[in-house]
Amino acid sequence: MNRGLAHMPVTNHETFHVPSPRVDTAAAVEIGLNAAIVAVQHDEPVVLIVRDNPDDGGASDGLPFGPFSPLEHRTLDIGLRSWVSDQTGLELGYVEQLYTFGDRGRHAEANDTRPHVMSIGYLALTQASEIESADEGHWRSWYQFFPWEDWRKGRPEILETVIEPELTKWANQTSFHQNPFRLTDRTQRVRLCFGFDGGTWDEEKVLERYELLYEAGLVGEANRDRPERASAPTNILRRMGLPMRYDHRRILATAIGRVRAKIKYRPVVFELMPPEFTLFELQKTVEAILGPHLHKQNFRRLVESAGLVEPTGEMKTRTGGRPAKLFRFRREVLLERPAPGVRVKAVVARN
Amino acid sequence: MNRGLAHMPVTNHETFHVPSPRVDTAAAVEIGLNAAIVAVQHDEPVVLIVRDNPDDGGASDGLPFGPFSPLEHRTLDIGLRSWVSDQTGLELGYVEQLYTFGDRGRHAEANDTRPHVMSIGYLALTQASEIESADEGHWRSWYQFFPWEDWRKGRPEILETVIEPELTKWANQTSFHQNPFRLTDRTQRVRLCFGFDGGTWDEEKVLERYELLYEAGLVGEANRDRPERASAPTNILRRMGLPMRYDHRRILATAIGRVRAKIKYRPVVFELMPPEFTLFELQKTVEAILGPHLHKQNFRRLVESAGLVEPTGEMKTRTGGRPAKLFRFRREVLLERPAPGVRVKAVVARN
DNA sequence: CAATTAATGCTCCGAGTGAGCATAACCCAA
DNA sequence: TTGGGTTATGCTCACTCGGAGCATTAATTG
Repeated sequence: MNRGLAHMPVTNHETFHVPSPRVDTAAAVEIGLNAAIVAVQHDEPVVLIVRDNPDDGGASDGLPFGPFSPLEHRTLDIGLRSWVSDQTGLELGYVEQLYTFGDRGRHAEANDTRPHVMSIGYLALTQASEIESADEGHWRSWYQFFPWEDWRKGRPEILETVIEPELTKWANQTSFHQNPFRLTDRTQRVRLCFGFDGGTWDEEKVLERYELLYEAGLVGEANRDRPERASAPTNILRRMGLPMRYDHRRILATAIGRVRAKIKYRPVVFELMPPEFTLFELQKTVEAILGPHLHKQNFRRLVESAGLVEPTGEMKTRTGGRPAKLFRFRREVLLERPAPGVRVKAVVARN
Repeated sequence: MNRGLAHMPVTNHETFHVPSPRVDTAAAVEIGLNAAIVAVQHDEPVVLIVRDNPDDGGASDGLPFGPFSPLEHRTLDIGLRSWVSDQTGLELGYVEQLYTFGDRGRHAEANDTRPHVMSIGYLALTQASEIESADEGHWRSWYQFFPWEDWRKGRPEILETVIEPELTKWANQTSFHQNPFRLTDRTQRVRLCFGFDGGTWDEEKVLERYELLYEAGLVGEANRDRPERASAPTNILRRMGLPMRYDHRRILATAIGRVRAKIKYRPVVFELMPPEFTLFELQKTVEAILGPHLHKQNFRRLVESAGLVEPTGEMKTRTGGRPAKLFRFRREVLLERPAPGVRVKAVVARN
């Protein structure tokens, strides 16, 4: 499922070719593959964006996507790599399937002639150095789409100024509660997702937060998809990150959540790093992904004692201070530990 | 994505209905949904099996599966629940998407008239008490399909007697190695998956192990799908668990791995438990899922101090010894902790 | 040369966890 | 009725890991 460097070739994911069951009553649908292609450049997590023909009510940014044709490509993976290479010139390394969304066709009527499309979201990680080779598309910080997820400079103020009041308003629109918490269903969900009043912020719940905001009409896509319902006024929507075409922002949210989770138990950070790096560069990359800032000395101890890296023997001088030892990813760790990763805690950082 | 009791309604996963992009060059395929419906009865993890018309070379066991028709059902989830209810009478609670496999159609030739089928695997958890209501199908221990995964009575002997020698033989069929470990690629993968000679057994790598065995021709399905390649002799295949139709055993492997991982950071065990239970019953259920046996006193301390359960005040007398306090799942934990689960260690248990 | 900025080494402390010991309270069979 | 078997439950102790901070080293810059 991936060819990245940080993952051992545990399996080739060799193709299974088994007899097909008969699925008689299913209507045929088409398969679209969407890729969230992620890199970190200048300590900023970026994602590859395409923005041709803005046919979708204002949102011109989208993830690269392409069709999957089972006749042409044996597996979904291969199909993905193929059109990504064609479209962008990028040869993907690490690739991971995220989720299959089938709810594109809700508005389908009996007389709807458009084919039904099912979208399979993928996550791909690339090194910043390969970034130049992207022919089409350009890179954008993923926090432009999710400003409330950027905790690197402390708690994002948009949470106070916009999200908390708006969601509170939304939650209070319902009054029934049938749960053991004596809170409305909506209030609970808001608290769980955003950790208001005493709850904890779980940086992995990116998708849950986005879907909640969508449901509350606080992101542009909600307005686009359901103009009949009340959405937040435009001046608020404008502050809630850039919208994307189709359901691409949802897929990107899934991708961010997945990377944030995975970085803790698989050495996927190294997919984003050059072959040699200082420990501080590594830390910056982890922070770009996760958000909060980490304790420097403890981070060193963590990655070194976990055996994730080994010194190359070289030094890097232009650090701005004392020269730093260069390190490289230590592949052997995959043979030693069942789940090697940067096991950093979910930092509360409520400043 | 689920309606189970242990998960907070973080989001309704309200339907997104966005405009469909044009996917012109894709061939239409049909969507099949497969469900691994899991319960624990009498301390045994069981999965719902259907076994009508054994049209598939010997393997008569299969997972329940049904088509997805976007015209009928808004989301994949809803479609799944619908036909599961029709087929088996079960109303699913907790449901989770696993993976989408697209490599059904490799043997497709230009003149192949069968439609291409893509299979989306799902995991569902049910309580043992609801088991009677399954009209069709019957329940089978999942370890019948994966005997090497059952570590509850110590290291399964099939690892010594069959798997290790056969995989060693298979690994030695190649000699090239171009990696920093001085081992062949195959040798590394075998060691990583099965933890031979000093490696650790990671109970979550269920899928990786199955796929490796498939590739090595050590499971019946390999023989079925690729009769042209050499597989292990029948007397060995017979000991390697029951084969299943299509790629259902692969989906079940994915499901087992997912439950084993998820149980540690989400309170999904309680989906498998009755409303009230003793701590030992809870422990037995966790062990049924994970394999190795846990330290009883520490397990108590773990679940109690994590706030996962609360005493009901009742006692259960027929325990075989001293009466035990009854507990129930403490839902409030979801509001308190970001990732509540039975955080048991991967026990090495190499006896 | 002094100030600034990083890199790196080391310590201290407290929470969490693995492993046992010990006791309590039921059932059953002799 | 009593003792053995079995399970429940309380508690201790040692050890590890992770969070936080102090101190020192070594480059750059003005």
